[in-house]
Amino acid sequence: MEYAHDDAPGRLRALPTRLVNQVAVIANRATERALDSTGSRRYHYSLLVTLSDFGPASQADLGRRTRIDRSDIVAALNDLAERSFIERSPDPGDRRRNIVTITEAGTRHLADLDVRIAGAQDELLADLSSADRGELVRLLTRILRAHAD
Amino acid sequence: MEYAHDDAPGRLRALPTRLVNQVAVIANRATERALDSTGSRRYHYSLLVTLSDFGPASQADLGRRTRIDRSDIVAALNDLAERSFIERSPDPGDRRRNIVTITEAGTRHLADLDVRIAGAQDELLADLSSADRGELVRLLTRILRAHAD
DNA sequence: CTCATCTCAGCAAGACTGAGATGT
DNA sequence: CACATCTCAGTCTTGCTGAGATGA
Repeated sequence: MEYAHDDAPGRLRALPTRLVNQVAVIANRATERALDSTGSRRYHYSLLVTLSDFGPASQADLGRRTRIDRSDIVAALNDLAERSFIERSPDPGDRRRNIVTITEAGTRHLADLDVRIAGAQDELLADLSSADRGELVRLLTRILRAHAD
Repeated sequence: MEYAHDDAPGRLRALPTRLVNQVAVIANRATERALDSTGSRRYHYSLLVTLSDFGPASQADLGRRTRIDRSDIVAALNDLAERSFIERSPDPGDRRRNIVTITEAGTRHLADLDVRIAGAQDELLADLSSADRGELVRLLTRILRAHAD
């Protein structure tokens, strides 16, 4: 006997918290597939984008902008530094801080990731018109704003 | 300096895969808070709902309906059995199978969980009109259907 | 002294894999 | 024999906590 998504009880089928979780799983799989063979993951992408758009930043700032935990920032930057996509240097104005800078190689890597990430969006939203895509982004953003601390 | 959700670079801010993940995190926190002090989690709720709506089922069937992995079903049913919310009995027609049945106590527990879970939906969607809530469910369901195997 | 920053070790939950025992 | 079911042990990732070292 075959079961698909709609074989769950109705109470579960329309539960927003559940739907959003299931869609997140699909989104993550699409993203993982897209980044496969790049050696990078979501965290690395978020950090490179942030460094590229805002310029050099401390690790604490990167954490606040990307919502990545301080501990995970350390590990992700270690990976990126090993591949020479970023550089850490001490902040002369505040010696507690590292100033993190994206390198030329990091910028090139990011260009590749950008294309792949865009592909993952298309894969996730394949069935939605562009109006529906906009609507989805609008609704999700509203929820996020409402729960922003 | 304060950072909120919108301090992320634009490239990240409107990324559907990312938005859906962040909303899922909020949804999970709301659900966890709602179920806190019940001794149950999402898994337990999904299983009890499924047993309540479809009647006694084998563990394999429960897995297919709820999309919970076979291994995790075992552990979750152990928890529920310990609290006498379900009973396992061998299937006389196919001795590989356990027939899982929800008990009276399980049904009462489920009634409590239902109220709490409904509260979590309201918390997640607090800022959305009921039209917007319907729209969100519609869009998420469309995505799910498109990616159903 | 308080607070911020960076780092490390480790935890918990969720999704999953492999393998064994049992039975169809 | 192939296949399904239940179980156990263990892995991997994500998000997080606690604590230490350093310095503002």
